[in-house]
Formats: sequence, C-alpha cells, structure tokens
Amino acid sequence: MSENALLAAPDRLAAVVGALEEEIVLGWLQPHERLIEEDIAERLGVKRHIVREAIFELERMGLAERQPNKGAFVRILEADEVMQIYEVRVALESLAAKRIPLPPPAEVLASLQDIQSLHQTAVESQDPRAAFRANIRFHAVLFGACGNIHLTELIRQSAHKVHGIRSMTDGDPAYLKRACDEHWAMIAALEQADRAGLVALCEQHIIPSRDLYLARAKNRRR
Amino acid sequence: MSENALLAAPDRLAAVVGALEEEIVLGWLQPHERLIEEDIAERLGVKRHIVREAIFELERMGLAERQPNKGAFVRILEADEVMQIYEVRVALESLAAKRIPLPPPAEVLASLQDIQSLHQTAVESQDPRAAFRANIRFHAVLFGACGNIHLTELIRQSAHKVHGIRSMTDGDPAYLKRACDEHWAMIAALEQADRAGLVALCEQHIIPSRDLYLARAKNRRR
DNA sequence: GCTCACAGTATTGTCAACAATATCTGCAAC
DNA sequence: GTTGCAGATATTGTTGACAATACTGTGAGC
Repeated sequence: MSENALLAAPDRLAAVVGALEEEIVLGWLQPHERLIEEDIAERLGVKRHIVREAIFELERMGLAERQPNKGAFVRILEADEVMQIYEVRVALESLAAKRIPLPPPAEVLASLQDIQSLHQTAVESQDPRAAFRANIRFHAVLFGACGNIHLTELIRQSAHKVHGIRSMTDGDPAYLKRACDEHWAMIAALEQADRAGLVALCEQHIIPSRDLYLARAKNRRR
Repeated sequence: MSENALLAAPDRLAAVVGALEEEIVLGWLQPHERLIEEDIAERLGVKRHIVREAIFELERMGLAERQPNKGAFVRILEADEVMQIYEVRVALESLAAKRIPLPPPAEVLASLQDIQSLHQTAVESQDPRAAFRANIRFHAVLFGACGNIHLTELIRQSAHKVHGIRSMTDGDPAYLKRACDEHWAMIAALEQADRAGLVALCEQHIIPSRDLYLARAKNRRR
C-alpha cells in the first residue's frame, strides 16, 4: 500500500480512511480488534499523524470506537442501532428517489449502466473488493442524481455506517445476485420514468442487507 | 476564554468547535473572514493543533471552507444549498416527530419546559447567546426523545449547518416571539398526545427560519 | 506608467521527540 | 495458589520546531 506516499497531501488522509474502512468492512479487521496507530502507519506507508486523524474520522463514521489514552477498536453495531440507521436510510433514500428527475440525464444513465456492469462482473467473479467499490459508486451516482448535495451526503454517511459487508466475504451468492438484479431494475425504472417503481425498489432494496447484517451480528455473538 | 485550558483533553476540541461555531453563527466572525490557526489558538488559550482539528470539524459542519495550503474561511451558504438542507430537515424532523412516544416520559416534558423558560427569558431580555444555546438544547431534547440516536445526530448536524442566526443579533423580535410560541405549542401537543399537531408544528416551525435566512442572505449580497 | 520577477513575510502542513497514561510481567507475601 | 505491588514495556497524547506553500510589496525593465 505504499502508493499512498505518492498521493498529494490532502488526499492521503482520505486514502487511509478508505483503506481502513475497506479492511473493516471486508472483515480483514475483526470487531474489537485494536487499531494501533504506529502499526497501521507503517503498514500503509504513512506517518502516524495521518493515521491518527483517519481514526478520528472512522470514529465519526461509527466504524471505530476510541477510549482516551487507551486506543481505538473496530466497532460492532448493536442490533437496535442497525435498525435505527436503516429506518433513517429508508426515509432519506426514499426522499432522494422522489427527487431524481425522470427520465434522468443521459450521462447519469450511462454511468449507472457502466458501473453496474462492473458490479455484476465483480459479483460473478467473486471479487468482494471490486463488488464493494462498485456498489458504493452505484448508489452514489444514483442518489447523487437527486441534485440535493446535502441529502446525498447524509445518505452516504448513513450507508457507510452499516457497510458490514462481511456478507460479501464469507459470501451469500443469493443476496448478491438479488442486489445485482435490483440495480438493473432501478436502471429500468429510471429509463421508463417509473417514479413509483423506482421509489419502491429503493425502499425494498436495502431491507435484505439490513436483515443479513442483523443475522450475521447474531451469529457472531457467542 | 482561557477556561478551555482547564478542561480535560477530549473536551477541549469540542469546546473550541463550539466557541467558533457560536462566533460564526452570532456574527462575530463574518463570512469570508479568514480563520487563522495561530490567532485563534492564542485567543482561545489552546494549542494550534486543537484549533486545526476544530477547523476540520467546522468544515465538515459546513460552517467553514478550507483551501489546501491557503487556509480556512467562514463559509456562506448559497440560497439553493439552504433550500436543500431545509428540505432534508423537514423530512428528518418530521420522521422524528412521528417516532416520539406520546405522551413522552415525564422527565422529557419537564426538561423541555425548563429549557423553554430559559429560552423565553433570553428572547425577552434580548440575550442572543443564551437564546441560541437554549434553542439548540430545546431541539436536542425534543428530537432526542424519538429514541433514534442516529436520526437525532443527523438532525443536529443538519440544523447546525444553517444556524445563520445573525438574525438573532440584528434581531427580528417578531420571528423570535413566534419561535417561542411554537415551542410552547409543541410542549402542549406532547402533553396532549396530539401526534398530528406535533408533526405539523415541527414541519411548520422551521420554515420561517429558512425564509429569514434566505432573506438575509439576499440582503447581504451586494 | 505598467508588468513581471524576485525577495521577504505570513501561514499552513509535517514531523520526530518527549510526556503522560495504560498494560503487561515477574516476584514476593500471604 | 492467589493476590498485590513494582518495575518494565507499549501506546497514546502533546508540543515546538522545521519545511512547504502561498501571499505581499518593491524595484527593474520595457
């Protein structure tokens, strides 16, 4: 990961945050695992300073928890927290879906189709990292089309909190296949200017991911 | 403001963020004014390091804007941004209002009444700082009663972005009086378990503040 | 009189050393 | 065998100094 050293200063922090987020989300870093600043700094080829700020950021994102003078841990969300976050996500994403102009600009549609092709490829070839990234980009472009930057940002924040996509790693092919199909259905709804269909799809789309997260959280608990 | 030095480490950052937020919001710091790390550090009696982090936080809150290697400025929201934020606020606060248990726990009601008494006193005695703080606390307790921490946090975030309460300073007594009355009406709706009334009040309550903000933003522009 | 280059200044960004705090290990007393 | 203490180690938190960058003002050349 020494490519970080090559990045411009303002992007390094974001790069480290992103790297750590992926490691947590893809399960390389387990819940309750300690995040030791110096180790991470060395591993990612940056100074401790940057890692420190990144961990603050992760804490804000809800992926890590800090205890003063003790350090940071990968955080595990309680079931009720997950429910609460998803309740808000439904409201926000539903609002966004209602605001997306229909039919959307051609470049938005084209972009979504490109990203979704990548997503499908990643899912079929069982590349969790690529699938994770494509999935994020798909939703960013989709909801970004609503034109409300603040809303888009809150949706992004809320989604990142519950990217417990360990599901991706130990894999649930049926779930992944379904997510893929639903993405294509959303694209179709956009093309056909089917507002009701789009909103319904968006609202339904996130429920399985919630339930999967909850089911895994339950199993994880000893 | 040297009392900051006495605070425990983890709270100092929050204290500095709060102090700067108030200064921006109450108009002591004007839009486009530069936020110079060392000056602020000296003024607030903390190290530059803390101020630096605080400014990052302000940027996340949307109150400041940073340009790499150049510095940070007090940010001024464009009219369309304000509209967008308020659109989200209506959705979020409305959702919260629908989730508050009715009637709410006695301590919540008592707390709201206490805070609102303070708010009223502050408004009547034209103490913008106290009014600002009481207003924030009122909404925090009110929406906090919905029980969804994540939702409460998003509401707080969104509200802080548009606390352009310069309105408080150069003052619009009619607006302040109205806000006060509406707060009392919300308390009454809570007591009477009047869900529809509560939700309607919450949705209407923020519109005047939006319009006031927009009107002032317009005047401010030369 | 205007423009461009250059030096000087102000400010932000980075770093490595130091201080404070918590955690671990080994030993002794009971 | 367990508990409690003391020293050693590991880790986080803080600081001041230095480097990099952008801004400002002055003077030379046209």
